[in-house]
Amino acid sequence: MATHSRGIIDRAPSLADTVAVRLREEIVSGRLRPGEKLPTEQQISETYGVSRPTVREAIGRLKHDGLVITRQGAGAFVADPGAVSVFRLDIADFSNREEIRNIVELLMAVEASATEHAAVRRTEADLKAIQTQLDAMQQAIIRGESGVDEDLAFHRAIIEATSNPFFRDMSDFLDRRVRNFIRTARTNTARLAGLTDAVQAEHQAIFNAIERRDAGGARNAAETHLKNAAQRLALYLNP
Amino acid sequence: MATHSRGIIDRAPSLADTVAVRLREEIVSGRLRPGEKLPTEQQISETYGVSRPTVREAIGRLKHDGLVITRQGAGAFVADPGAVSVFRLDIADFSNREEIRNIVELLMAVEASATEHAAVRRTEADLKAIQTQLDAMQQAIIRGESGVDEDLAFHRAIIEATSNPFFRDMSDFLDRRVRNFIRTARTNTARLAGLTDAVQAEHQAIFNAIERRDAGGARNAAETHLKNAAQRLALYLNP
DNA sequence: GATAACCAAGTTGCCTGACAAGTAGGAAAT
DNA sequence: ATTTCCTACTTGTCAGGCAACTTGGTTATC
Repeated sequence: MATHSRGIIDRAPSLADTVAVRLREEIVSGRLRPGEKLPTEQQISETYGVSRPTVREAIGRLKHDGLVITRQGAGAFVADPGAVSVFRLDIADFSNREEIRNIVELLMAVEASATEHAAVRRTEADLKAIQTQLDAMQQAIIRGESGVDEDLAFHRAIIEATSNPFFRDMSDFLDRRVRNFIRTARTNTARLAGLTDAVQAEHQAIFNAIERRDAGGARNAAETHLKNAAQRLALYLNP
Repeated sequence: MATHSRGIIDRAPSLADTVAVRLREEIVSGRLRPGEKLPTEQQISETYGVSRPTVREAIGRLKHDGLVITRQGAGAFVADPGAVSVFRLDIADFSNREEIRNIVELLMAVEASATEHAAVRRTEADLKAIQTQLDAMQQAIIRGESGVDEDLAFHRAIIEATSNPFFRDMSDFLDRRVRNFIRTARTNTARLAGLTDAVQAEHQAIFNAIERRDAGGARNAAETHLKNAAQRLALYLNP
């Protein structure tokens, strides 16, 4: 977790990045206590041998993440951990098997709960939107396509029905990330053939539970669907 | 969600902040497509009437959030959404009732799943650590204290047993945030008296399920505990 | 004419130096 | 002793400039 990768492409970290990382360490490690004043930009620039604008950029990052607060004329101070209002989910290397497993676990937790809430709170319009995507998926299967996009749209429609923006944004992010990985990881889509019917059956089960406002049923259906999806994902990784 | 607050204290946003927000809007709204090149720093500085360092700071934020990638000599480009590797959870105003409800929902989803996984994966050392915190909580009750810190430590010990850093970091953040809110929201701790025994019974139930490696039982126990906690939280909000 | 080497314009990364705006603590005046 | 004011310090912002790198066209070579 301490590793700070730049995503897919391993670009050389900028000076501001390295300074930001080291300052961040000072804070999370506790060497700089909450409320304590950071060294002045002048001092930091001297200790790290970089210019003040670079230091400003680094501190700007920490400020953006809510770790420090700056007051013009006074200085920069370590924020109270309880008051930090932003959380960063940093998926560094997607090649790491364990990291994928951890992410999928998180995705399952969020998506299963979201489905459960959707079953309770869905409006008629929500239900109709979900059914539309379900039908689109069916059409894609008939056309012999993989239906990855329709699959994603189906889940999005469900998530939308939770009317909880946190669930929406988060599973949006995780979904996109995982599916993007699948798309690039699998070399032949042929392996998917024959599985689509099973996927669709699981989708239907989820839909039915949401339709009859069965919270527990929706959660169970979503969980089995996700568990199966995780197994299918494992297939791509273990040929 | 579009609103971009600076946390608790409403400080005047810096120029870099406002530029960053507007550029972010250009991207998420889709006016700037993935892969597309952003205007040069020079052009941006002219359109917004700010200096180039300020623009650099703004772009640095977007880069930090994984929304754009810059290539020296080439320019700044909108990142592929599927490749964005960082997710920001931005809890703007904690005074908003609906926002709290949404956050608590997310916390419940994560923590219940984490407890379930902990039951399966816990080591003997994990179990011992959890029990230690359970005992500490008991001692706090005997001493007549609220035991908020011990409560937090108990949950942390469980989360630690999941050995999933994403669960750990996330519930760490949410826990701290919610509990911090409780701490500041309640005016009299007396209202808590008499409830601690009930809380401790729920804790015991969670512990027992984890001890016998009962995944479903652990989830159920955690869910009822969280549901009750949410109700107790509602008490603070609706006197 | 096709290919390769090269060059020049453009862009980001980083620096120095400077001034404005705001803060905090002590000095001076009451 | 209290209040006012001032000065040093710190962050916010700007201007200008050079180095490193990319890109596309131009030129030289075969």
